[in-house]
Amino acid sequence: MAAEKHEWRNLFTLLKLAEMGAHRRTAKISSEYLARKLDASQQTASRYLIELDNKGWIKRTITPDGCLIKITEVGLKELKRLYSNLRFLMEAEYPPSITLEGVVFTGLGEGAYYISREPYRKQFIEKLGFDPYPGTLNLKLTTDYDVKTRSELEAYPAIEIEGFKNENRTFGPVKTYPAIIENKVKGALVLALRSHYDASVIEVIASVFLRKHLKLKDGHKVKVEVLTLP
Amino acid sequence: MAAEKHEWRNLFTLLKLAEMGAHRRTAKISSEYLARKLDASQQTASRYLIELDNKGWIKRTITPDGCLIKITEVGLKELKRLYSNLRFLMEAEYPPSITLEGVVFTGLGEGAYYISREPYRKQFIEKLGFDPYPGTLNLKLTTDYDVKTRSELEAYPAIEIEGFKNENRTFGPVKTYPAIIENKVKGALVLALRSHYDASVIEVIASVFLRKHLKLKDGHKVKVEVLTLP
DNA sequence: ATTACTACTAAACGAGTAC
DNA sequence: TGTACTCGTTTAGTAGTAA
Repeated sequence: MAAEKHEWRNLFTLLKLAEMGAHRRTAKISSEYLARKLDASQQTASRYLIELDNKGWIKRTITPDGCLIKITEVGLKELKRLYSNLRFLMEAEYPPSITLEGVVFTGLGEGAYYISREPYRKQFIEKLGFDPYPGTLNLKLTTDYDVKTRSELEAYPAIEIEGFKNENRTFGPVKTYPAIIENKVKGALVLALRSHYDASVIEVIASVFLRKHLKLKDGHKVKVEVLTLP
Repeated sequence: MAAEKHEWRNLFTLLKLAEMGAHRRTAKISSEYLARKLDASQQTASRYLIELDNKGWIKRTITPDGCLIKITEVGLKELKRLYSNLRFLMEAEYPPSITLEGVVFTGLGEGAYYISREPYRKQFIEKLGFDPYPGTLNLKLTTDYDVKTRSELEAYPAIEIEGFKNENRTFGPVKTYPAIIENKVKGALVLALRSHYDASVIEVIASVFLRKHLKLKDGHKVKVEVLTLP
């Protein structure tokens, strides 16, 4: 994420300069004055200004009694990025994603049956954007943290798959969340597909056969990054 | 402004933690994981976490496979402060204040006459909040920068003092801006009180006799921080 | 007044490693 | 796996000062 080391020090300096109006107009700011604002020495402030100038974040004109400083478009963009980052964080109701970790185990094989029911499958394709491999990867959550996280997740807005009934029985509604498995495969977390398992179990689907694709065996730890919806 | 040195490094770390959702919920974040996000070593990330913990910005629970981290109310407040700072900067149309510098000179002494006209005086008290000393401090702007800044200022919203007429003549409207003179005295900048002087001259008023109060003599440099209106 | 160089000091970093 | 200590190395910070 951070393009360069200590970019944030530059960002912070830029923020201070903006507080002096340098994002809107050319402001006369001496390195000594900036130094006081930064709680650093004049020399350090001077170095920072040189750094910012070299990065192209500010435009400097040195005069006998101070620098005329204006934050460039590039610099302003950096500040705006920080701003929208913060705005997103402070105003979003939920974190952008939460991560669950569980251990692979073999279920009763019913996953395939449910996943491949046509009314479900059609909705998976429509609402999740992929045609699910007929089968689920069962993960047993091993820590209190993961179980707690899973239960918090239930309060988050989900992609709702509607239930249906055929001549024989009723299939309940299902809550799904887009997810990334092992930082590699796009798929989805499926909650309450069946009630066989308790709150310490999650089921994951994807367009591929996850066990094979990720070379998973029973007992392997798997990380699932669940994406919450805006 | 900065309460402590390098507080911004802590702030930045806090921001990264928030990006992992730690501002809304307890998140499991290993120092190694944080280190990657910060582009630093695991040891450094660990140190940062200890610092944040000591500051009371986060609550940490160390478990065998990672830290459970939640940003505290105190930490969240810091992030919010940064956020509102930025919001103010990015969304305000004008910088909060701009600084002019000029050299004291003696005018024709008409300032006193204008300032003490009762309809003006009444409005100064009402709109600026002080009873002006009958006289103005004349400042000659010496650099191009200051002249340019002064002219930019004219576009900013001002406190408008209405003109009036008496039996003899007409007194024009006047634009004033609250100002702080030499970082010490609250007063106001007065533009276009008369047309005698060109754009390189400003006039300053205050409730006190500025020349005496600040021990000013002709030729002294004076700094005027002009406060722009929200 | 300024800026910013050089030379030095202080602090932060991270490799190795204990737990 | 984790965290976090020590300690040698690197980097940042500042005093003095020239321009």
